[in-house]
Amino acid sequence: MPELPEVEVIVRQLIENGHVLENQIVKLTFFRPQRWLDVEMGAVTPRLVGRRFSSVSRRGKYIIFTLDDSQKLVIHLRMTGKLLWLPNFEQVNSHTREIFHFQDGSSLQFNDSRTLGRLYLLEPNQALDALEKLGVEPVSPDFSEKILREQLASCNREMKDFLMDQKKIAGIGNIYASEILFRCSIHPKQRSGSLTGKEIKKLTREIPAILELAIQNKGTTIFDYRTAENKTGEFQNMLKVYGKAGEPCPNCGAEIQRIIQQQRSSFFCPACQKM
DNA sequence: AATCGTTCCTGATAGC
DNA sequence: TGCTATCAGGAACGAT
Repeated sequence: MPELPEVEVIVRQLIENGHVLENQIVKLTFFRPQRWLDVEMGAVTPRLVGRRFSSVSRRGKYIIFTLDDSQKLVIHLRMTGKLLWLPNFEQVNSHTREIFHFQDGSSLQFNDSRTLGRLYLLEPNQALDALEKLGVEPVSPDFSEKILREQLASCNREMKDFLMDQKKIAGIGNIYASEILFRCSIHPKQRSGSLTGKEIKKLTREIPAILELAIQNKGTTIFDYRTAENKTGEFQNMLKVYGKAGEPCPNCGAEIQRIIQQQRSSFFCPACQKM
């Protein structure tokens, strides 16, 4: 499931590969667009064919392409979405949802087995509400102990729920929420308003540190995630608690527990992460 | 206003 | 073998 690090790796690869930006889009092919396309399909081709992507960036888990006429193409990969660059036009598999054919014969393919991912096409001055409401970027100079303390105090939610709220901090999902809390020795049910100053300091340090480390390791592949080069990440080999219920804690040897919070799995060490 | 529960969606897997 | 049930979770949405 692509979270901030996975989306960041994809965006960096799209920038670096030299084929996606400033390459003219000559054709689009759609598959089951009614499931995942947020705009009327008939409107997309006339607006995109002949255009070029001028830039691509990330905000939270959203991928944002700016076109040479200032339209924006926004993609959210949700659970199983992939964005793959190929040196040819060949459809990757039956889960390909859209192929952007470039003038040089290469293509960008939006692929998503479960069709939960979404694609938006915005007019030059059109805003996407969910994007506007995103909280602070955790891997940026905007992130600080002060802003984290303010966000924590703005509600009194369970910490796992707090970290997953995109309106508080953008980009953290189920995997990194568990990993962050483990490395900060905070129980996932600890209330956000009850953290000590020391715990807030630790979170301020660890949130960007873990996300950066995951970026350096090309993200976490459990099942579906692939980079833009269609390769797996490596950070799954460095996970301490996610998906490890019943295994010994790497710090103390106690058995890692799995609990359900907000209908999602949380993993933690009951000995290291006390309330 | 903030929070909570439900829904979408399909491949993998378990159980009979 | 083939069938059904369950699970995975990000975000939108309706309800509280």
